Amino acid sequence: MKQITPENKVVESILEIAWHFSSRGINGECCADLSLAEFRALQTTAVTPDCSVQQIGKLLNFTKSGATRIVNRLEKKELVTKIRSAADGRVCCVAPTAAGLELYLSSMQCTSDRLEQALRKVTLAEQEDISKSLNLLANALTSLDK
Amino acid sequence: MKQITPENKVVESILEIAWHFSSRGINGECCADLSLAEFRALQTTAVTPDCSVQQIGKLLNFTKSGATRIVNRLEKKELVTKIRSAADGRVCCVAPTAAGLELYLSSMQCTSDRLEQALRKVTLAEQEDISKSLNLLANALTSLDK
DNA sequence: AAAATTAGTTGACGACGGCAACCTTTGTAC
DNA sequence: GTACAAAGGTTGCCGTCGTCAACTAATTTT
Repeated sequence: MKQITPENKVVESILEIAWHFSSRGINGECCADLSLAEFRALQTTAVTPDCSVQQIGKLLNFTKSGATRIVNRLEKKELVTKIRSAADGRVCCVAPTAAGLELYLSSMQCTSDRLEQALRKVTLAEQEDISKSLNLLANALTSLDK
Repeated sequence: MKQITPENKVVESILEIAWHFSSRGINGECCADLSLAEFRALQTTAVTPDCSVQQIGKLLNFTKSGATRIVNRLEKKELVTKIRSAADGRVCCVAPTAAGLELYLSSMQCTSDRLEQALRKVTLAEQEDISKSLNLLANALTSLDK
């Protein structure tokens, strides 16, 4: 039987963090009534120019039908618009509406506040460390799946 | 309209990391056919002595019916056992089976390997930093909801 | 011009949890 | 001791979510 290694401790921490910022830890509190997936899709449209439906699916690891459905939900809530590309009639360009952008930014702020509250007990230097480390790890993970 | 602040950058990183270790980033690759929720429930039974059904719900932020259902799924897969407490006939004690414990540990190992692979490009000192920081943050978040 | 490819949609389906009503066991009051 | 409240757990019903496979439409290849 395997033992719990120090590396596993890191994994435990990550899972804990992931859980706190998953739908189960966040939902309703900040993101209006968006699921984490919807929020990330909204975020993707906000930071990706000429964002297609499948682009979202690819970045968030959804099938194309899943991507369609998530975009449709956001569209119904009037947080994004979906319009046929003039350049290629097959493609739909998804972009956030003003309300969508607003919601995205305010949700980020709200989550940021929650984070700040959690970090109230650690020193500024440690906060710096955490900030740097998280950045590093996020980048490492992103570059992992090319 | 709000601007993206440095703090929001941290939040972005966390969301990115959370996503990578959520069901969508992990599923099937390591955790057999367990969802992240199921995996965390299994983990909870593994580290909590005399773990009741509602204990799982409380720790993972489920309702009691949700907790029942997740435990039932794990039980059907023969990863946990659920037996009436002798001390209190209302309570069910949930404990991992040998197979459950095995799966839990091997999944941790697999996730750990994925993490290690991601961190291959950063220095050892940075790895140390990341490890410490994640620990700190995880603890801060856990103590947040008392 | 026909065939193949690509983007997106839709119907059927299964997994997932919440809500409310319910049963059972335990604790409390009289 | 019997009645009532409280607590742990389960179940029926339901809505959400995302996949699969089959489909349409637009574009590219041959």
